[in-house]
Amino acid sequence: MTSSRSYHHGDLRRALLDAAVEAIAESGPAALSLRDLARRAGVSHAAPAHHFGDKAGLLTALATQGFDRLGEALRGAGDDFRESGVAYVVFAVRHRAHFEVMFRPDLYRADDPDLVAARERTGELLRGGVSRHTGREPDVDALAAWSIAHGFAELWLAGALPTRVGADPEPAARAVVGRLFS
Amino acid sequence: MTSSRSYHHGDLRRALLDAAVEAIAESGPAALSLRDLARRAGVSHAAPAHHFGDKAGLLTALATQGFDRLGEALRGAGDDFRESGVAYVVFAVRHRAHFEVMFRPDLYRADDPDLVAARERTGELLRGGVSRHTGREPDVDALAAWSIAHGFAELWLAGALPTRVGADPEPAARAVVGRLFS
DNA sequence: GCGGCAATCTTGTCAGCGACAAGATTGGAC
DNA sequence: GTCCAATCTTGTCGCTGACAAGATTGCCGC
Repeated sequence: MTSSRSYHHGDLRRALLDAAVEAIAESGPAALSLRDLARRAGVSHAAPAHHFGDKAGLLTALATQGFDRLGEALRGAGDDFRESGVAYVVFAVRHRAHFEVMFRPDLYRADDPDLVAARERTGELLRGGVSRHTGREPDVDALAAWSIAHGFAELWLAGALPTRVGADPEPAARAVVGRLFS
Repeated sequence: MTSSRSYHHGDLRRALLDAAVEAIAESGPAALSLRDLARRAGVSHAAPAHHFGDKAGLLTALATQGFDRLGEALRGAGDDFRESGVAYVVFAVRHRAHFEVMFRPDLYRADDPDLVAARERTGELLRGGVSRHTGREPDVDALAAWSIAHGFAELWLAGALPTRVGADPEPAARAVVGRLFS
């Protein structure tokens, strides 16, 4: 990172994305402001426009990054179906900001080539991992597995779950996801 | 409905909520503007403030309405577990605007008394309906059922599902939800 | 009927935001 | 060493949410 008083920031694009993650984690994607990100990064209010065009452009980049990182997390979970589901939930909770943007296509440009590619890669991974596990009707099985992991993650993030589920999502996620194909 | 040129609107609160549903269905909750709603209802830009205080107040009312209507939809589905899940998904798709607000507590006041009451009522209904169906470990079963229906609905609304699932969510939802406890 | 009151709606204003335009600064290619 | 393109700044505009103050009207008691 270069000196803070230099005219050129050095790595503003990354700094803005990091600041966006921080801001979204604090107040949700709805309250995100480009000018606030610029302040956090110590640049002028118009600097973000050069790297992302507009707000949707920044969120497109964030969603793309999210799909890529979700892919890594799923690969790290191995072939086991249940662990993939748990990894999906853990990713959503640990990378809340990314996750909250990824599945709100009204916030970004869903037809952006880079984003489409990242989403396809991770989607294929998701579908393949499940249909490899069970023999018959892979489509419905994959959809069911994706749905249950995604639903649990969304409900957890929304704070909709009863408090007795506990503070750690992982054991609850393992139990819930395990109910499939049992 | 009173004459459009009268000083008092007559039923502005309802008109604004209806307009909000329309606007959110068109462009998502992020693009919602109180001034746009006022224009749609034919009143001045400051009129909404009297009924809802601020934007969060309006969305709180919309979410409350949504939880109540989801409760009605679930009651209409009867005691059958699978049909409850399908009804949940159908509600999400048919009342997209309400659903999209209900599970985004960062958009409204989640501690509002009326909202909390409506959410509790529907939540109890959701949990009770499922644990009545299966005998053992009702908590995990209820959570799994809620998760799979909620996840499928969210993925459908986000446009994340492969196109071959089809244009009608109901048969796909029935198949996916049916995978639980099978 | 009618006086007054409270609910409802209007006009006016302010700061913050996203987007755009035009200019300043700088690193690097040649 | 010069020039160019990438990067960042300053300035501006219309839109938005929120607040303040005033206008209109339905309604209740008498």
